[in-house]
Amino acid sequence: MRSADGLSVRQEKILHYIEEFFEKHGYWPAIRDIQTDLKISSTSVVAYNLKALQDKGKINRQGKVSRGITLPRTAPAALVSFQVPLLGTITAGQPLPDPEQVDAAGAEKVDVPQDLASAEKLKDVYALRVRGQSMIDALIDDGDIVLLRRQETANNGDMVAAMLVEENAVTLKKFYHEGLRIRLQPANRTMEPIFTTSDNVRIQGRVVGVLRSLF
Amino acid sequence: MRSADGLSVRQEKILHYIEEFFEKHGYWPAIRDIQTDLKISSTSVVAYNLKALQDKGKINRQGKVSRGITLPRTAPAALVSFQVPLLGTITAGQPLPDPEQVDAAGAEKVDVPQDLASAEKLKDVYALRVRGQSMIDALIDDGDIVLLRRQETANNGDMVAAMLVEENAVTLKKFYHEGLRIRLQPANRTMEPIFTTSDNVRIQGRVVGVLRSLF
DNA sequence: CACTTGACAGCACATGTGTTTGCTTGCTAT
DNA sequence: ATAGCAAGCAAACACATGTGCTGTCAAGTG
Repeated sequence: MRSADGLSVRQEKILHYIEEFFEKHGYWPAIRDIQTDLKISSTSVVAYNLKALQDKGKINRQGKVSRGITLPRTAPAALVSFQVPLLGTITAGQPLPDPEQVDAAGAEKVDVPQDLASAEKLKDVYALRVRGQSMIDALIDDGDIVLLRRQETANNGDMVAAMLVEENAVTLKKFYHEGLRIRLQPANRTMEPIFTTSDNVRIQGRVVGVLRSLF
Repeated sequence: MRSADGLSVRQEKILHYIEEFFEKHGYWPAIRDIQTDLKISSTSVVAYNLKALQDKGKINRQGKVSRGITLPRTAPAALVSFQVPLLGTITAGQPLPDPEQVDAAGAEKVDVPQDLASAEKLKDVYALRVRGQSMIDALIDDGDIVLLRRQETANNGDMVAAMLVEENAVTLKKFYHEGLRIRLQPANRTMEPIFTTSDNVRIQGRVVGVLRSLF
């Protein structure tokens, strides 16, 4: 009996075992680990099936190296999830907390999926919890967590956290520099943009991601 | 010379080397790898310093096991990000792909932050990429990734992926059972709910999270 | 000065571990 | 039948790799 991707039952078991072994121990299994735990009679059978798995691209192997079996998708990129500091809350009526001021070491942390950002890009990234529905026109709801990258300038089209000096309010909008004025465009296209002058806008960061948990 | 956390220069180098080695190869270095690349004269020196690192809690070791050095934070720890299968795309006009049908092993995976879900809850969770802006009234934009938990019933107030049989369309709405009829309420309160009968609605899953990357 | 201690060197040894070689077994096509 | 082949088995082999001595050397200590 074979599964959809052409693996024998035994190969599926081995593949699953390798995965589980690494989860549990933090390092890869030796051929004899597989043999013993899967009650396979001989190491050569394991070797035989490992070769098959390798040919099918399910695993990577480092010849001659002990415990050199690795799984493609977990291999080079460490499985560790990234964390960024959760520095506080963002509300329409208040300026953002200054990232510099907050004791980053003591701050709460938020996991960030790798898909959302590479480690390199995570420098200077911090998170804020959204309070209230003032950002609803940016498709951001009460309780969402926004990921911001600290920067004071922005390119056209960037979604930014912008402080309107006169109004003393923070808002999340798409940023467009149009000659002398600045257009702040809601992400929701059915809503109207804000026009203002550039000295009335202070960019506090660029929005790089949004996380929403509905549990 | 010692650094702040009481490590000798050589120990720092070794620690850094272990980390780098794993990043690069996907498995842990052997003592002789460390010895050779760091140009240390003897394996015993490496062993000596590894023991020191272990005493200081900087590394974990599995005695007698080849390449059994692990770093605490990558090892068995729960910092590992969870992954759920990304089964396809959700569009207003089409029914969802059947989670059962899709070969889960071959599917693309998406990292899910721990904050969004515990491992226990991740059973039967899958992800879909949103195409188009038909879900905009649920505060979900084109390109977002929604996390769904497979289930066919829902409680009042749950955000669900509901299929409207007659219209042959899928939509993300809040679910309310009101006597004989069902109310599907957009998350955005400025928008109008849909009323329909219960036999016109087939729940395909509950929305448990949303990820949006603006990179 | 004798003595201790941390750090390093060199080397031998035991065993952990991947590989190879022959030898069955069961199945399929000729 | 018979050949061919995937899959499994057992044992032996050979190198990879962690460990355990035995020393050396410099810095401290009384």
